[in-house]
This record gives sequence, structure tokens and C-alpha cells, in this order.
Amino acid sequence: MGLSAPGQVRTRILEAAERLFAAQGYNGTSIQEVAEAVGIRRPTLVYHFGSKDQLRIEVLTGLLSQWQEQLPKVLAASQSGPDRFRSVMESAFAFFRAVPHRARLIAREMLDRPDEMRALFARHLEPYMQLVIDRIRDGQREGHTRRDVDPEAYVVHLMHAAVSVIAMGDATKHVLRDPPSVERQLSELVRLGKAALFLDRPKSGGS
Amino acid sequence: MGLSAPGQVRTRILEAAERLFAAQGYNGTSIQEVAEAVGIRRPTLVYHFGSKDQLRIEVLTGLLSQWQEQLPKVLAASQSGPDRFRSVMESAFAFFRAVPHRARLIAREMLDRPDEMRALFARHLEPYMQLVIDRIRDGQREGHTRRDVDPEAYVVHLMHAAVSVIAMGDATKHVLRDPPSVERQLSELVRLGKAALFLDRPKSGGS
DNA sequence: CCTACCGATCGGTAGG
DNA sequence: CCTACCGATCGGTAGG
Repeated sequence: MGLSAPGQVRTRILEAAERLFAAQGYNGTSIQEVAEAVGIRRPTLVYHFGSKDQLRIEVLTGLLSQWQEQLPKVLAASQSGPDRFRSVMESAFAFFRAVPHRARLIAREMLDRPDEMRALFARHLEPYMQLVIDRIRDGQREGHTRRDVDPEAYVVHLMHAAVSVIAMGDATKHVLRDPPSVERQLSELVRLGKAALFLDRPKSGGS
Repeated sequence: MGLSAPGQVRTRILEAAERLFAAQGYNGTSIQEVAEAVGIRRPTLVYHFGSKDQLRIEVLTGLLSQWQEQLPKVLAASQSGPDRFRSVMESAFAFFRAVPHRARLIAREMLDRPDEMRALFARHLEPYMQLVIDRIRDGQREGHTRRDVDPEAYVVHLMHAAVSVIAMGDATKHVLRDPPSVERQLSELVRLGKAALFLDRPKSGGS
């Protein structure tokens, strides 16, 4: 009896590797550890993936593909304006928070192999980011979005902020006397993003 | 003749280690590499620091001490309000941008050893962060700062954002058709921070 | 600050 | 999917 659900061996290896690489880093994880977590011998793992580096690449493209698959659903939420913004942001956070090590692995790879990650982002995410950017420019023309927003920098900022709050939140969580929970941290991020994007308007519909 | 300026050997080891740990990570760097960069033999390095882990600890406390030393100067900039905000932010960015690998090392350690980093932050930075938080609350009472700001979460957000833009900016830099430079990214961060903190006011002094 | 040496672990291969 | 084996490198010690 194995240590996790049966499934395909390749899939179980990928899951274990994703978890361990996220927790300890690629250099901090031996393929021996991954094999043990799956319940197989090391040469068997190498037989399936060829090399440790190839395993890393397959883990990463799998993760980016999931992301790419979820993004359209997230962006299709509703029409426009502040409420849509909130729902889009919260769906995006939910995606990362559901499996927190995803954000961790992304952050690690951005540090270790920035060029490779840039290429992966360009392939998997660029169209969607560009779509958001175009919407912001539309909003600026139509007058309900601040004109001083730098759309490219704004979108990149939100992505950085979301990834790092979830990936590195543990390190800053209890620094303060009244430490903000991840919940508070994320809802402040939503507030911050809205305040910086939309023009002030009266609280309720009247006027 | 060594590979870098003479100085104390210990100091040269610390500098090389800081640079290499930041670039390749702690697990991705051998003490052999550090020794070679300094121009000494590995056992000599071990003689000076006892162990690789002790070297890491001394690199990190050194870095946090520098940070702690600079922060009061940064915060003493001017009195209050949006202009002070801008100058404080820009001084903080300048500190990291001057030696970009500092932010990288901080980000790596937040991922690898969150508990240890939390303790270091608490010791070296907590008083200053708390000071900023108290100022935000003052501003809220006095009415020139938004009441919906969550001061703790806001401050933590800015720290996360600054560290990750500088540390991981390379990975997101050229994703878009019109990639924002680090400059644009940082000035958007200043704009975002101000828009989310202060109430809207007329552009020029007249009313 | 060095040379010489240590056991342990690394990723990967041979061969079945 | 396994056992048996490989050379290379790891952090650290002995002893001077």
C-alpha cells in the first residue's frame, strides 16, 4: 500500500514534487525525498522523468496550465466597475489560497530562474493580463477610472502583491502587536487596489 | 593578490556570501564557491564562521542591522502628508535599489525560514513599523487620512510590494507588450500607496 | 591560514 | 519498476 491515493504514478510524483519544491525549494529537495514521499525507488522516478530538471519543468508547466485554465473563468465574473473588481480579485486569491504552496513555488521560481518564468508568464498569462490592461484604458477613456493609473505597472503590482502576501505572509504575520491575518491582508489589498483604480464616489447610489 | 579589496577576511567572506546567497540561494551555494570568490580555502572559511549555517546567520543579522540603521534616517525626512509619504517611500526604495540583492536575500529567507525572519523583523523593524502605523491612526483621527485604511495590513502590504518588485521584478519585466521599467513600477507603487492612504484633494493649493 | 582526509549524500546509469 | 553501482560534490574535522 502506497503513501497516497493510487492514481497514475507520474501524477503522484508530480504532486509530491510540487509540494516539496514549494516547501523546501528545488535545490533544497532531493529526488530521493520525492521518491520516498511517493513510495517508489529513486531510479524509478528518474525512469519516468529523465532528470531532476525535467521533473521541475513538468511541475511548473502543469502549474501554469492550471492557472491559465482558471483565469478565463475568473475574468468572466461580471461586467465592470468596482464590484466586478472585487469579485475578480477574490476569485484570484481563492485560487492561490486553496493550494497555498502554488504561490510559494511561483515566488521561488521567480527568484531562481527569472528568465524562464518570464517566458512561461508570456506564454500562459500575457493575453489575460493584456485584457485587464485594455479594460483599464477603456475605463480611463470613459472617465470612471483614474487617469493617473499606469495600467501595466498597476497589473504587475497586483500580481506581485497577491503572490507575495500568500507566499511570504508567514514571515510578516506576527511582527506587529496586532498582526493582520491573511484575510485582513487580502481585503486590504482589494481596498488598496480599488482606491488606486477608481475615482471616489458617494458611498450609496443616491445623487 | 586577492580577488577583491583587502579589508578584513571576515568582512570579505560576508560580502561574498551575501552576494552568492542572494543570487543562488543558500542551498544553491556551496561554501566552496564562497571561499573561491574570496580567494581562500574552504577550511579557512569554516575556521572563521564555524559552519555554513552560522555564516548565513551572520550575513542576515548584518543585513537587518544595516536596514535598522537606515530606517530612522528615512523616517525623519519631513513632517507629514502626501509629500512626506513620497519622500519616505523613495528613500526606502533607494536603500534597496542601491544593492538589489538585499531585497532578493530577504525574499528568499522569508520563503525558506519564515519563523526565523519573523523574529528578526520583530527585533529590528517592529518599532519603526509601529511608528508608521501610529502616524496613520493619527491621520485618521485628524481627518486627512482615509478611515477605511487598515494600518497594519497597509504597512505590511507596502513592505511586501517593495521587496517583491525589486527582488522578483526581473521575472515579470518583459511579459507585456509595453513592459513597465522598475522606475515605472516603483512610481506606480508610490501613487498606489498615496491614493489608498489619503483622501482626494484638489490638484493645486487653490480651492 | 593551510593540506589531507572523512563519511554522507547528490543525481544519474547499467542492466535486468 | 527494481538492485547494484558510479563519480562528483557536499559540509566539516584533524592536525599543524
